Amino acid sequence: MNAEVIARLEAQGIQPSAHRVAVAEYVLSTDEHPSADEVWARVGKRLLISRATVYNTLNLLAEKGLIRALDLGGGRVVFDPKLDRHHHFIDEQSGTIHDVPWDAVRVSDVEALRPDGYEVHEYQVIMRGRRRPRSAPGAREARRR
Amino acid sequence: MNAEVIARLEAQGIQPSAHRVAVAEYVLSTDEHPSADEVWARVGKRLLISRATVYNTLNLLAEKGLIRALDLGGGRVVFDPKLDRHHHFIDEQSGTIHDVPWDAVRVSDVEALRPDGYEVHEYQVIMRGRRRPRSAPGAREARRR
DNA sequence: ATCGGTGCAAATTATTTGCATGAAT
DNA sequence: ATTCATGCAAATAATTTGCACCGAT
Repeated sequence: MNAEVIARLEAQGIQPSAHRVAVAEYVLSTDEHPSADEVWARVGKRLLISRATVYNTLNLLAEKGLIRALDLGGGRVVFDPKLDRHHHFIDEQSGTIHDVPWDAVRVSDVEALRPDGYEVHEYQVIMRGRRRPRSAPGAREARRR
Repeated sequence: MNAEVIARLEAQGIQPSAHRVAVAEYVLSTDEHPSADEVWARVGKRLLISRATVYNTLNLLAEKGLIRALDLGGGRVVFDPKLDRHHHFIDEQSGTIHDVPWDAVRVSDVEALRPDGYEVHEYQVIMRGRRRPRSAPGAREARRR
């Protein structure tokens, strides 16, 4: 139910209006890494809501630390309710973004490789790839390489 | 000289017009990771050139593999003449992008951490941070580690 | 005459902002 | 009344596209 969502909004001093709750309910529970426009399309099915309100609400949630705004390229910002550190894998064909557990990767001594005079605030591995060509029964495909 | 630049363009079947050579001369030799608009500002100082031509030329160079188009976030695409694999460090205040040598980082078994059914085409570590707060004049600090 | 390259303006897409309305206090 | 949230339209910003022009074959 949205009782918990409302509680989380209020905990950050955000007034839980119907629109905000609708946006938060979706974006706090998805693992689809939706863009603002995708959130609008989704939430707009059940509620009259303008893009501006969606953008404003998402930015507000991100400001308050309830979600993270990610710019992984592709010319759009996506939103992620997972607050713990993790890496990302991007399907180059569909644009789908998958989470990759933080401890699946070991990056050697980040401090040693940063440019001199700088301190690292955050880092992540971004992987791009495609769905592995699966040989479907009967379907024959032109394999590349 | 631009003789070498012209040769490289021709090697890819690109007609070395004055405009294209001007753009290529700059973008092939910089390590500033300029955006299209920055290239336009720079090249436009010596030559009358439209944004469209700059965009078209950069896209052409990227298509032909002479440069790489990077979308590291920040809502703009930047161009990089370094074709070998490397990582990036982004200064969060200035937006400046630094290259980080590929072998400075060791990422453990990328194949093992990719989502199932996918193959990794490329990956890199993206770091964000800021210039290290410089201690007040006179104060010494321990560097290195 | 033809063709590729260019400038310019218009179109697109993602996002932000200004403003007037409207609900809740 | 005052405040805060919202819808809508206009404003930005980055980038692409359509088209007419122009110089070299």
